[in-house]
Amino acid sequence: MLPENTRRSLPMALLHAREVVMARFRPMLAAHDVTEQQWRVLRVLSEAGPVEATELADRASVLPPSLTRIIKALEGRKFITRNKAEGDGRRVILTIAPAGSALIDALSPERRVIYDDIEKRFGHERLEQLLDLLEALIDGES
Amino acid sequence: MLPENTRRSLPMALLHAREVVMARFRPMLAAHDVTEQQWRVLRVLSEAGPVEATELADRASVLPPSLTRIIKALEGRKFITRNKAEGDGRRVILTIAPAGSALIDALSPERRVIYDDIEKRFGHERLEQLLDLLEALIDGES
DNA sequence: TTGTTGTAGTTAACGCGTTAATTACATGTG
DNA sequence: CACATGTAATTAACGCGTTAACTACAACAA
Repeated sequence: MLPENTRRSLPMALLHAREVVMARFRPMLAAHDVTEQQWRVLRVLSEAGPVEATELADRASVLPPSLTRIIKALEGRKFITRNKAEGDGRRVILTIAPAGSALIDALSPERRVIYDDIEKRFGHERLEQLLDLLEALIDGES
Repeated sequence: MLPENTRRSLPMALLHAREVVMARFRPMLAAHDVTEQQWRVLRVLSEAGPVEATELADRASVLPPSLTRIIKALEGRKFITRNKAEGDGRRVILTIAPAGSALIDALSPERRVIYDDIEKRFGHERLEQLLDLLEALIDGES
């Protein structure tokens, strides 16, 4: 069955929802001169430790060509370091650098405030439910 | 409370979910040489009738500068028509043209198949629940 | 060893996202 | 009317999304 209107279209609803949520975080990122995508990459590196480019792109939901550009920008600001994998000259290993960790730490309090506010307005229960459904959708379709 | 990992991050989950869903629709759109955004604009015009640019941008979740570019492309292919509003020379009224409606009709069967498949895999109940939560999130945050 | 196939990353081209600045027109105030 | 303020749309600049093509290296077979 087709969605009878654009509000009940799953792709549009997901897009719109992401938009209103990101509107809360964007000023914070802009104030520190990092783009959303750079921020996602940093967070994955912070959480996952040294990792290959392909896995990083996958986990940060960034396409390989974008990751190439993002790596250049982050490396230029010494937020990450880039090394070839020993034993395989094709692979690239990315590692978060002290400046990168420092940025993540610096933004944590502000992130917490924003996240708490969203959770308070939307409700803890519903947020968990939404995250569960999204996770299921992702796992089922990918 | 901060999300303990990127999978439970609401922005990332919304992004990733949209990604896996759109992966289903993208080949269809590419086969007809329309971008996702052009498609959203066409659908809103088809559903809402003649409408001002600002409202169109809002309903299609497209920013004004993007809409300007999209209008040029769609007008060039005679999918839509563009007219100044009488009584206010600033406003622009967009209307879907026969070729635009024809494209929407042509894609309907394929859309239905894809949408049905997603709904079958994910479950009708859960899909409705997810749409409700997304709608609530959008209304609550915007 | 040499040639083939496969894989990881990069580059290229084009359209969109985002913010800021600008243009064109409308509205309100003196 | 003249001027300031406000609003709709466009333009500009820069980074990302997307696909396709390309480079570099690895693995494998003859």
